[in-house]
Amino acid sequence: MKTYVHPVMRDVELPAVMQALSDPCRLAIVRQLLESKGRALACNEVELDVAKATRSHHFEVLRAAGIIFTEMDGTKCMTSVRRAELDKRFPGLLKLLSAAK
Amino acid sequence: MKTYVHPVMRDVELPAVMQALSDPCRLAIVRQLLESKGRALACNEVELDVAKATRSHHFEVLRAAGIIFTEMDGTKCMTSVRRAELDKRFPGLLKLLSAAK
DNA sequence: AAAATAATTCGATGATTGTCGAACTATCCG
DNA sequence: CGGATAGTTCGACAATCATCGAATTATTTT
Repeated sequence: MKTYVHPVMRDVELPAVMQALSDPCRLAIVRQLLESKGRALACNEVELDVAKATRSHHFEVLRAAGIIFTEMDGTKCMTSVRRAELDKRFPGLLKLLSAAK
Repeated sequence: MKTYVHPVMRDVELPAVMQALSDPCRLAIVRQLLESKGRALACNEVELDVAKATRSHHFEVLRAAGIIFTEMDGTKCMTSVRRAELDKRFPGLLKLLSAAK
């Protein structure tokens, strides 16, 4: 079974976070996760108009940037936003994203 | 004399803003401008470790993203952060950037 | 008028990125 | 067991990007 690597939040840098969030697809992912109120979603459950491989890629970028946390559960990869940690490290960031427009 | 084009804030999109701020050089520019407390700085006055052409490029990107406002004054290009407008469009964004780490 | 200053524009180059189909792996279910 | 499901990995490809030196423009200063 695959295990995912997540950076320690202390090592997460703002430019990398910005970079990860600069893609509309990825922003959409994070927003949908935020809307699900803490319940983890399978990659599959997130509505997204790209091929499977691309989808996987975007999740990987968000993961490497420290924004999401992923855990295998059977064949599904359940993922959620690292809400508390991010709020502490970058106060206001998630609120900014939630305020969709 | 050169005149600069600035997007209307209504048309400024979050992914583009994030993209602009995902480069360490540009983040440094914005932070220095924010520190100057509203006083406009010449491009030249901003401390930055890149060639002249690159510097010019980064200012252009920030301008196109709606983050800074530039105005020619003699040979200098005085620039400042579009603070009030940005605070209104993306509340919390600038605060996030100021909280340097 | 000439030199100095401030910044833009123009290629060019190498690196990174988003996208995809195809092949692959691992788990679940009938 | 054997198919279906959920994701990952691997090239490949086109597009975008950061960077630079050199040439250019416009203003200020001497």
